[in-house]
Parts: sequence; structure tokens; C-alpha cells
Amino acid sequence: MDPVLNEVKDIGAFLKENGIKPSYQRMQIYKFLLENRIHPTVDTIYKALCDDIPTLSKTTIYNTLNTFVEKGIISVIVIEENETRYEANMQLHGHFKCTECGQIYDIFLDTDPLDLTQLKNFKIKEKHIYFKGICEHCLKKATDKN
Amino acid sequence: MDPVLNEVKDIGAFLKENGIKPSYQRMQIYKFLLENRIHPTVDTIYKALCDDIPTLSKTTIYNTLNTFVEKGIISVIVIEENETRYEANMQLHGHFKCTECGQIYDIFLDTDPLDLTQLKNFKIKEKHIYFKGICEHCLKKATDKN
DNA sequence: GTATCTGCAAAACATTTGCAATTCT
DNA sequence: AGAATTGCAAATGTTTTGCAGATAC
Repeated sequence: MDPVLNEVKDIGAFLKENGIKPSYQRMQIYKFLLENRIHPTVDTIYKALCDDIPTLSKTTIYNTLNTFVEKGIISVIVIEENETRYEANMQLHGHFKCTECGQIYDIFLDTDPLDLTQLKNFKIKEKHIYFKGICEHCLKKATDKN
Repeated sequence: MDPVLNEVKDIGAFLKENGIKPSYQRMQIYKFLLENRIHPTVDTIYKALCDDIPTLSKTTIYNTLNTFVEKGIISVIVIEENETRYEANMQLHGHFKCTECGQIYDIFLDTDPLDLTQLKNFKIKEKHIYFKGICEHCLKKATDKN
């Protein structure tokens, strides 16, 4: 069972608990992030919700996501310049972006693997770990061709 | 002694070795990255070199940096959206960005600290590790005020 | 009825592209 | 002369801002 989906049974109540008024747009955007762990961009979210909310504008998505980030219920992933992505998973984990297919995989980090005595007098608020390369699937496709 | 500065004695020769024709602009841009380990943006480089090269354009800086990245002599740091930074240090290391003063600190990572058995069938080409928070200096300033 | 939220249009900003002028050999 | 480099102007794409209308309590 998905730990995040398991935690959030009632999206409206969850948003309220975090000081966010649960409008229809906000609930649908958060629901999309919960149910689609694809680290979407604003454009991806927009295209996905357009059918359900024909009057939806990207401004609302930007506003909403910025609110969610401020309230600490989603996090921002910046891997490529000009391609900001978002996710509802707030547990420490890493990412792998395949440069062939563009997909972003989650990487589980059991315990915090980094020795950070260098930063003992620093206040760390966010940890970001990601890799780039070619995923298993794309590597297989490449060898199958030859 | 700085390991990177130590390695590159003759910038022109170094660029040639890496298949880059050493124009004056290119040498100055690479020299700036070598001598100023501040992970600058294009704008920072532009402002720094404008006095020396009054006709310099940002297009040339973008072209040059993209060439350097392709040839593998510099790397790109993307921490904030819409703020791409560059550095000449090609050794594996992490970064810490202070959200107060904006400075980016280098973090030494002795050996590769991450267990990546999950990615054993993936081809990893780049590893990125960075943190955000408040640096020692800004924390001290805050406590001094109170 | 007053606050907030939404969404259009325009602005802001970083980066890329087209192309002409310049430089180098 | 010929090929690569430079740099201006315009285009592109993402995100933000100003503001007016809609919605909610």
C-alpha cells in the first residue's frame, strides 16, 4: 500500500489541516499529485485537468503549487533548467532522470547516507539528491537494436 | 594549493586538448570560472568580463558555456529554477545554498557515500547532491541581533 | 458583504535562434 | 578566400504580476 495515499484519505480535510482553503481546483491539483507519481510539470498538470475543469488557467496552477510549497505539503524538483516539477512525496528520497526517455525514477534512501560534519554549524532545511543517465529500459532497447 | 588551478597552467593549451579553439573570449570565460569558485550565472560572468571585453555579448557566453559543457570541462548547477550556474570543478562534490545570503558552498564528499544497488542496471552519468538552508555566517548574524 | 480565489492579458526574465559582421588562418 | 566565431535583434518558453470578475463564508 502506498504510504502517501494511505495517509491522505480526505484531501479537503488534509488541506484544511495545513491552512489551505480546499477549493475544487486545489483539491484536484493535490489529488493529481497524489495519484500520479510522475513528478509533473505545470503543463502536465494543466493538460491532465483541462477536461475536468475547462476554465482552468495555468496561473491558478502556479498559484496553487506555490501555496502548497509554502505550506510544506509538496516539494519542488529542479533537474533541468526551465522545467520545474512537483511531487507530493515529502519523505527523503532521491531521483534518477533518464536522458533518453525523460522519465524520473524515485530512489529510496534508507537512512541518511551522507556524512555532513562539514555542515555541523549550518541549518539544513532541504536535501536534494539526483542522478542523470540512461535507465534500464532504454539501455535494453539500445542493445536489442544491435 | 588549489587542485584545479594547479592542473590547468596554460588555458589555451587546455582548451585545445579538449577540442575547443581558444579564442580570447573563451579563454577569459574559462579563466574566470577557474579563478572565481563562486558558481556564477551567465549574468555574473557577463558583468565581470564587460570591462575587459566591452563588445562581449551574453549570446557568446551562452555559446561558450554550452560548448564547455559538451566537451566536458565544466558542469552545470541547477538549484533554483531560472538560475543556471556553472563551475570548472569537475570532481564529485556537493553544494550548500544559503537561502539568506544566496552563497553556494562546496561540500567535499570523500568517497561516493551512496548505496546505489537499486540502480545497478542503470547507467549513471551525473551525480548531483545539494542542500539548502542557512549558513554558519547568516545564523551567527541572526543570533547577534537578538 | 467582505475576503479570498480564479483566470485573462500583459509583463518579466532566462535562454535560444537567425543571420550578418568580424576574426583567424 | 574560407571556415569558425562573435554579437545584435528577434523569437521562444516559463513564471510572475496586475487586475477584474466569480466564488465562498
